[in-house]
Amino acid sequence: MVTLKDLAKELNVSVSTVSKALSDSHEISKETKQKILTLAQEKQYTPNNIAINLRRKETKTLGVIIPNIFNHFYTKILYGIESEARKNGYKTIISISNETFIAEKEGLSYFSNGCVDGVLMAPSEESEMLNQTKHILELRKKEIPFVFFDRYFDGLDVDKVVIDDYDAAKNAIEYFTNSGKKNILVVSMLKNLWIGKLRREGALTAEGIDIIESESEEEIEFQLNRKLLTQNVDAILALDELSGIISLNLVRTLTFEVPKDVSIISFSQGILSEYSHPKLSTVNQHAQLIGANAVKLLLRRLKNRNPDPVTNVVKSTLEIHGT
Amino acid sequence: MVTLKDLAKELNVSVSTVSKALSDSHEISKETKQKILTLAQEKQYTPNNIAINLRRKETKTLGVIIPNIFNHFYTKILYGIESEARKNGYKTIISISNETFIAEKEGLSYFSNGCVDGVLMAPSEESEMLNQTKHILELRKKEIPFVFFDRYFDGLDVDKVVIDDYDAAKNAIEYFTNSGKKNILVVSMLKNLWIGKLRREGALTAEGIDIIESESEEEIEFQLNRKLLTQNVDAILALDELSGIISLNLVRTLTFEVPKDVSIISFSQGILSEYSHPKLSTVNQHAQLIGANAVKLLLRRLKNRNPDPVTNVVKSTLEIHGT
DNA sequence: ATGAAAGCGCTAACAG
DNA sequence: CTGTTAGCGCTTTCAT
Repeated sequence: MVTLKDLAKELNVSVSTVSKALSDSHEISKETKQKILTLAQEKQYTPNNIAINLRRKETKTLGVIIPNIFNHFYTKILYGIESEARKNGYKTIISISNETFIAEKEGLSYFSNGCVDGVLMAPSEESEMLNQTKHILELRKKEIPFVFFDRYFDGLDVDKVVIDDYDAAKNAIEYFTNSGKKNILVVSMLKNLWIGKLRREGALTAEGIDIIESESEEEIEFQLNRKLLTQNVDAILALDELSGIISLNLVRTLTFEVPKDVSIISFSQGILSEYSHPKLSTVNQHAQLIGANAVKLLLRRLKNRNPDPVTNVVKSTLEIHGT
Repeated sequence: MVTLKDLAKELNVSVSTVSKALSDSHEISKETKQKILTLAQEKQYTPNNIAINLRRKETKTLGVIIPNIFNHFYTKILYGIESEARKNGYKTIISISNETFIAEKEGLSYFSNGCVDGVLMAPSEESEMLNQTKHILELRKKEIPFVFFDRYFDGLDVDKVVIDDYDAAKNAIEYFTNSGKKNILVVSMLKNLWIGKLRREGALTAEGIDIIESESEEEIEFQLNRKLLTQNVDAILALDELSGIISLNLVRTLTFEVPKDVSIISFSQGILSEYSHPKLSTVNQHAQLIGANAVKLLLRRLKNRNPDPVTNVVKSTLEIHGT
C-alpha cells in the first residue's frame, strides 16, 4: 500500500505538503502539485479510508438490518437504500437478522462500534413479538442515529418509514364491494406482525367479511379449501404475497374461474405475483421508495442531530391485472 | 463516545494498562482489572473498530459485488456468503453493480481503499460482454485478495466457485431422453452470458435438439408459441428460471397438459419455480453453498497470501416435481 | 509556499 | 505489575 509518507519521501517534501497538494489546496505551488499528482498517479496512490474515517470520525457508511433477504419486498427496499445512499456518497453494509432477536442484536452491536454513521432497520418478527427494545435504546444511548422502515415498535419515538397498511386494505375491500362482490374472504399469514394487524383492521372495517389467519401454509390451504367448497366466496383479499399465490393456485385447482368466479387481490412484493398465471392483481407497496425515503430521513438526522422524529408514510397503490 | 483515555483518566492509570486489562492480559493485577472492567461496563465502553482496523491493518470485513439483487439466485448466494462470513467473524459489505461495468468498477475501487480485507464478486453482464478486466487487474496489483462466484472471466487465473453448467444441462437432456422424450426444445434468455453458452453446449451435445434464444421475453414467447403450434414438442429445457416460467405459462395457455403432453425442466433460482403451478421441475443450483464456498476460498487466501488458484465446482441436482 | 507537530483511538515493544 | 513511547495513515493548525 502506497501512503502519503512514501510519496513525500520520494519527492523530498513533507507529508503535509503531499496531503495538501492532493486535496488541491491553494497553499501549494503549481509545480509542486504537478510533481506530486504525477507521482501519485504513477504509484497508484489511493487514500486509506480507514485512516480518514478515524480522523474525521465518520465513515460515510450506513448499516442496514434486514430481517429476511429472501423476501423480495426487503430486497427491493435494500435496493432503494443502496441507490439512495450511493447517490449521497454513502456506502451500505448489511446484516441479516433472519427474523431472530439475537442476530439483530449482534448486528446492532457491531454497528455501534464506530463502523457506520447511522443505522436503518426493520425489526425481526421475534423482537416484535417479544417487544424487545433494549438493544434499540442502547443505540440511542450511544447517539447513533437510526430509522425504522416497514416495521417498528409502537411507542418508540423515532424516525420511521411505513406503509399505509390500514388504508390500503380498506381500499382493496372497497374496490371489491364497488365491483359488486358480496362474499369477501381475507387470507393472511401475518397473524403475529404489527403490519398484519393493521391490514386486518383495515380490511375488517367493512361489514360481514370473513377471514382465515395462520402462519402455516398447510393450515391456510386446508381452511381455504373448506371455505371455497362450502361457502360462496367471490373475492379474496390476501394480506401477503404468499397467501395470494396459495389462494390463486388453490382456486384454480378447484376449477373456479379467476377472476370471473373468484376475484383475487394480494398485498405483494412483486416477483411471485408478477409471474403468476394469470398475473395477480396487487396492492403494490413501492418498496424501493420506502428504502430511499428511509435513507433520506437518516441523512437528515445525520446533518441535524436532533430533528423531531418523523413518520413517513409511503402510499401503496391498487394494481388490477388478471385476477 | 467513551475511549480508553477517558477510562484511564478517571482511574488515574495509563491508557495501556486499561487496554491490557480489557484484553484480560496476565500482566495486570486482579484488582486493577476488576476496577477497570467495572468502570468500562458502567460507562458502556466499546472499542472503536476503526482505530483497531487502522492498527491491525485489517478490517474483518469482506466486500461483495453482486450484479443483481432482484435475482433470487444471487440473494441466496448472498445469504450463504453472509452466514459463512459471520461464522468466521467477518462482516459483509455489499455493492450492487446492476449488471453495469461502471457501478462494478466503482464498487471495486471503493473496496480497494482499505475498508475490506478481500472481495467476492460475480462480474456484471456488461463487463463480461465487453470482456473488461482492467479493474480486476488493479485489485490484484493492490494485492487485495478476491474470488469470483457464479460468473468469471475466462483466462484470468483466480479462485472461483462455479456451477457445473455444462454437465447439468447435459444431464437434464439425458433425463428427458431416458423418459422417452423425442422432441426436446431448449429455451434460453442467457444468450450473451458465459454460463448461458456452457449450458447451451451441454444441452446440445445430444442430437436433434431445437433451441430458442433471445434476451427479450416477448421474442421468447412469440417464437415458443410458433414452435408449440407447428411442431411436436414433448419436452422443454429452460436454461434460466424466467424462460422456465414463461414456457410453463404459455404451454398451459395453449391447453397442453403438463407434464403429460409437454414436460418441462428449468434451471432455477428457487422462488418462482417453487410457487409456480404446478411446481416446476428444476436443475437446482445450491446457491447458498456457492456463497459459503466462495467465502472459504477467500479466507484461505487471506491466511496464506499466495496459494495456487482453485476452481470449486458446486454440482447442481435435478429435482423432478410437477412438470 | 512548505514543514513540524499534534492528534483521531488503539496496541505493543520496551523500560522500569 | 504498570507506564512510556512509538506508530498505524491521515488532516489541520500553527510556525517558518
